[in-house]
Amino acid sequence: MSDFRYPMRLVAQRTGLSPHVLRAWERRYEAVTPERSETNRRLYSEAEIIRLELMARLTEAGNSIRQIAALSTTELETMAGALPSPTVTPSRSETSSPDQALLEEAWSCVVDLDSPALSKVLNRATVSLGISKFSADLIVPLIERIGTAWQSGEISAAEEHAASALIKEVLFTTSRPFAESTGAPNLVVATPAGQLHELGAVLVSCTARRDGWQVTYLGPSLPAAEIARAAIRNQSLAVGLSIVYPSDDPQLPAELLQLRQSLPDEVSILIGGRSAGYYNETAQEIGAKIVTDLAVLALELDKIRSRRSS
Amino acid sequence: MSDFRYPMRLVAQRTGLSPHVLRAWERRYEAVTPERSETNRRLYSEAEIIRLELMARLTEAGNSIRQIAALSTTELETMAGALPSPTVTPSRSETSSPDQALLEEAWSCVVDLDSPALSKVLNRATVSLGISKFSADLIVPLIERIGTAWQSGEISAAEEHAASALIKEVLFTTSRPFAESTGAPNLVVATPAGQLHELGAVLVSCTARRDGWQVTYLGPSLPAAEIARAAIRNQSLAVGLSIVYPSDDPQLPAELLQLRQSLPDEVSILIGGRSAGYYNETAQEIGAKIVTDLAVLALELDKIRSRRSS
DNA sequence: CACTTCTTGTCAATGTTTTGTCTAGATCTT
DNA sequence: AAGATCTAGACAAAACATTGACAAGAAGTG
Repeated sequence: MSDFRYPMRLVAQRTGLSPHVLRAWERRYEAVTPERSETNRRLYSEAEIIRLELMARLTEAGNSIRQIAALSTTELETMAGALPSPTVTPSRSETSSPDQALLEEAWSCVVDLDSPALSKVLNRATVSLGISKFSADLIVPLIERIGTAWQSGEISAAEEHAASALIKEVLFTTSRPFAESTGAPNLVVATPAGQLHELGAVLVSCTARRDGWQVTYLGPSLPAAEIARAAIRNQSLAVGLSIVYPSDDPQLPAELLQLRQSLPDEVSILIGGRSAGYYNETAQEIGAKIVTDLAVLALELDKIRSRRSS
Repeated sequence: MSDFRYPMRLVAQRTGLSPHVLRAWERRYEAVTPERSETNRRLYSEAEIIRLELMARLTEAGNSIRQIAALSTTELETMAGALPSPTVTPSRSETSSPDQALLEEAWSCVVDLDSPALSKVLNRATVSLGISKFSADLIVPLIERIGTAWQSGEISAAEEHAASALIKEVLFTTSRPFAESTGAPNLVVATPAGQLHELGAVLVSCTARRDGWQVTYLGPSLPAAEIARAAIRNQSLAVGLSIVYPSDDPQLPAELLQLRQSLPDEVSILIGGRSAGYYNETAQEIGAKIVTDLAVLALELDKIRSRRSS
């Protein structure tokens, strides 16, 4: 279970509620009670964010916050499930670590090469977890597991290919409704030349889309010059890269440097992926930000956007 | 059953009745008698909302509220049952635009590296053309054009990557609703080792899905042994391959032969793609069917399915 | 037909509660 | 230094409630 805590700004962005409202709900109804940092800043847990998302949706639907705020999260969930579309919530006993169970279930589909079954598991997970938890708590670990299992020979190309293709499809499908934003800032997403694993880049795309970005997705293994060209052509505010494997590519630093040179100074570079840390020096050199987690990515994107729009 | 009580605003929203009317009905006829909060706000139960919804529909249909209000909820239900169910009027669009214009529009987005615009064009096309015309008359020529333009250097990697990724996404998204079929015959789709262009394979997948097949999509460049393993594992009736470029790969015939050998005899092999014809001899040798177009593909798939199910 | 009477949605006036937003000054972050 | 976030208090717009009334149409009556 991720015990990462999130600051105000990110919560406001994810819930669509203004900081003022967040504070008011807390003060007046104790809707949530976030931890505090040593310097008294609010630190929200994942669970609290989910709770706030639910309350935001329910008030949107006409409920009064005053009443809603007293309810437990599970009550909120059943209410929210009943309102928009009669989505039948499968009676599941949670708190036994549902994510872990889902991960195991998905994994067994992967090793069985059973794409249809995997498709069902993932679809079920998107509705039961919500898209952001789905990405962070199921897809990310699943991708990591696939990666290590492939390198160790535990699974081979067919399993890896089939699972990757399906995960890609599901991710794109779930973020598609957000893709139509007009006038949104543009983000170019790609994988540098030599990096063949595109799933990290897909995750970046989907996160950015959900956060209201217009994403130009270029896919895997693209030379720096091409990435830069796409960014300039689209007047992008930022470029997102994913680096997974190999983690010691001698070419990669040169690629990154060239990217920085080919790009206007005001275009930010974000680097994610499991092996991003191995290129830390180069990243610092070119002023790129290394993001370790999807929530941090959302935060950085938000920073970039607000910096430019002001 | 939830015993939560809902505020006025939500009830007005759900029933379509104004707060004024809601109060009037209560005051004059005691149509419902909601609880009150400590501060005298009305709190409606789920049952009362349902009752109000019924009365709203019945008055809409010409009944007088005065009569209606005295009736029990079950009586209201039987009355409402006789009413015509609310049907949505499918406002049909007019004449379809020429495909050629759409193709040109899409193409200009490709060369402009404008993914968001391309996304819009393609989405528009899916609804105006219908999915099958969309695939056959827009996507197929567009893919061909991208292929030739890339080989001739007219566009370069960024354009090709961006367009491919987006087309892939749109195709998968549009065929996703068909993906859930259970008990359907399985088809493994891939591209043989060395074949990096996967769009043809994606088209095959989507066509098959719409035809009611359960597709295991493996993606590009997979060795024959892996493809065969996936087909056996899924008890597939057929394997679909796409061969686009290169058209003179000396390895490919060997790959195809190995695939045939690794596969049970009753599994059919279908080969599509622009360069499929160049490997005609090998195809005949292994009893593979070369499909030249999506309609033929659908036909062959039907043949295979009926042969096996009988 | 003309004339009441009834129905029924809507509104106004007035008071209370709810809720989003803002101000101001201090503290923290970048 | 500029921008975020914090607390605490205040404000104002919306939402809700009650009572009483109006007007247009339906319905009943002589």
